[in-house]
Amino acid sequence: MKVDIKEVAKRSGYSTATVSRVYSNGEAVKSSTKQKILKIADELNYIPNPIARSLSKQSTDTIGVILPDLFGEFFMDIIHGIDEEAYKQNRFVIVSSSHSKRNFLETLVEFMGSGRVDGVILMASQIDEMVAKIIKKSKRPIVFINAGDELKNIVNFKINNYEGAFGIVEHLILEHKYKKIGLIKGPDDNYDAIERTKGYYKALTIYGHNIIPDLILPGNFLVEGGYEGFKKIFRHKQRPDAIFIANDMMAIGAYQAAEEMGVNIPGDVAVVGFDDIYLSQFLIPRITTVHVPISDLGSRAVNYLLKIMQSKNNKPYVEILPTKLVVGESCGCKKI
Amino acid sequence: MKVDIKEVAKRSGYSTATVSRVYSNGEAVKSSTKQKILKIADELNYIPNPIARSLSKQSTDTIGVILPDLFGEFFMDIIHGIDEEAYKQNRFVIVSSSHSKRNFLETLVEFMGSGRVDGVILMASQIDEMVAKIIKKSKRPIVFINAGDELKNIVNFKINNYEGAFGIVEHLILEHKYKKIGLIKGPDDNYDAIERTKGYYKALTIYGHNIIPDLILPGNFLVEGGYEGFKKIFRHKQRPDAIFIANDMMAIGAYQAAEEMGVNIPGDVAVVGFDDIYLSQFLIPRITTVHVPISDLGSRAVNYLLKIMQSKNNKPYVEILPTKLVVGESCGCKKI
DNA sequence: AAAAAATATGTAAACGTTTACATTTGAAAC
DNA sequence: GTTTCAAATGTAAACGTTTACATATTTTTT
Repeated sequence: MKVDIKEVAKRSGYSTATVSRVYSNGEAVKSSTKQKILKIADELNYIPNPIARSLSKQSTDTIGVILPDLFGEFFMDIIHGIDEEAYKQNRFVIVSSSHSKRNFLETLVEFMGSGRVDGVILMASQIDEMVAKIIKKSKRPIVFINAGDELKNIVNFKINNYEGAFGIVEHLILEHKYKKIGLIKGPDDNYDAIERTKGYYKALTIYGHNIIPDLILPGNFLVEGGYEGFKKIFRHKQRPDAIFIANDMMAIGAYQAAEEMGVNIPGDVAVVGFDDIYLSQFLIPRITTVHVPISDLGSRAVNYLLKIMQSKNNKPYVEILPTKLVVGESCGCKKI
Repeated sequence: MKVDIKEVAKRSGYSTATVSRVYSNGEAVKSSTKQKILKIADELNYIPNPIARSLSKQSTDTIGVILPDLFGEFFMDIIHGIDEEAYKQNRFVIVSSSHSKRNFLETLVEFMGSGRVDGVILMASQIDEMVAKIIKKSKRPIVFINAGDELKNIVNFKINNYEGAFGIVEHLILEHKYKKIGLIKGPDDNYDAIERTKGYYKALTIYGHNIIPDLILPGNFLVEGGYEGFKKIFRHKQRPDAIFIANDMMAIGAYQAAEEMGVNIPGDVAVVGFDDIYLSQFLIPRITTVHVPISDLGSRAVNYLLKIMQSKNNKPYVEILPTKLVVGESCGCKKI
């Protein structure tokens, strides 16, 4: 049997308005009537219809999340952080991965333009004018995660890749006095990767090291990339003392290559990574890497998004979360 | 400026009904009018409001997913599979983790009873009468993932833990002739764990091996659990030839313990795991384990859920997805 | 060319809430 | 016992669609 607010109103002898008020807290309704209505509602198994409510209030209690992919540890952590905060603030979360560029834009339009969600959290690899246009058109707030500098005047939460990379390379230089420090880069079109490369350059430069182009190899953030990169860098006449590998996945590949080649880490060469992924703690020797607060990124983004929605503030805002050096033994430090 | 269907209707000179028909495919509308309306709509930047549509059609294009947690590879894979299939079928996905028992029930009620979603996919550790009651009350379809046998007459997609465990232990017995095969179990209240233990017993029994209680240790599916379990099993006078560790996470712990103790795998003892998690491929020696099609579990559940929704069929149905033995070197097999 | 059938469009009532505004009720003040 | 004010409740118009049913238009059949 269908039971709606009218039914509850009729049976309880009150109007729909009063019943409605019972369910929207803070409204003036005598406590005795509230009890009566709640009792009837309970008997009838009445649950307010959120869709109708959304239509009337012009707001769903839902935020939309668009991620480039739903695969791997990184995105799991993001979602985890988002879910955690959304739950605390009583919001539902619709997640969607990009699947394809076309779908990505469609989803963005749907989320931004249609009222299915109250706000959007967006993480995307390619943010172009198309995206800019969609955002401009919409009045719904949007918070970016890890967006680059293509778009100005946005709200963006990101990781301090630059400082993180600088710091870990600095560690190699200051603590260990390595002279020839190689780099296995991430993809050239990846914002994180670019920033990490910049940090590497900066550290070398600031401490007066030469940049040796032969020791800088392309990579792809995948295990194989690290594997190939490590092999290649070792075939070169100028052997590096240390290698900064732009993420831990590639570092895993490098470990495999080292094992195969009989190269000892850190005896023959020091290796450091980036990301501090879950797997990292199981590498032997424990890899020295940079911890990035990914889950935080998600929860803070949600938190800020909800803040925007309340205050109707739409000022640009960028928050750059700090990273943290995690010292293992792969850099040459001793276990304590 | 607010632009709704009425605005488009007015400007185009047609009625709202015709405009609506343009957007609900399959309806009879002359192609010339369709063009005209679409043109106006485009100029006005009109996007049909999905909330209003949902209210009218009494169906959102959304499915709800409730998971016990949003952490770790397992759930990532599930979500991945769900998202993939939902995308193919043009559905949105609301995800929610349980957070707490109380919230779990609230979410379930909200999803099942209120019309926020059209159907639910539920994975939960504790499925009790409370859950049964909620489900009974609702007319919305629900598909379980990995539910135990507590509830009868449900739609349930699960992994064949029993066969998987049986198969891998059988491998140890038939291929390697191990006699004393130990077990590090999962949590006692975990359905998967229980099934895996059963498979282990079955294999030993069927091939006439004694069950040696001292070689059966409790575990918790966590790295430390495997670490502790391995150390303990080795302190015992009866050393096992081989150990079946109920999941790969614990196997990682066991590898660590072995390393510390100077125990060689598989030279001193063979080790096999379960799950074939992403990390597993990086263990040296490659671990022999059981692959479980987790992502499939998600996509099939969604697929079936949508099928139910169309056909209004609500027959109980259980699908048990097969696992697959992944042979590495940790069991004593040679690399090929 | 009229009748019949098929196609295209319009009218208006749902869908289930919220909420501005109006009204009633009850208590406090005089 | 009025008057005044606050608190509680009611009325009815949104919110933006879809769709059964009715009507108008076009095509096919005769």
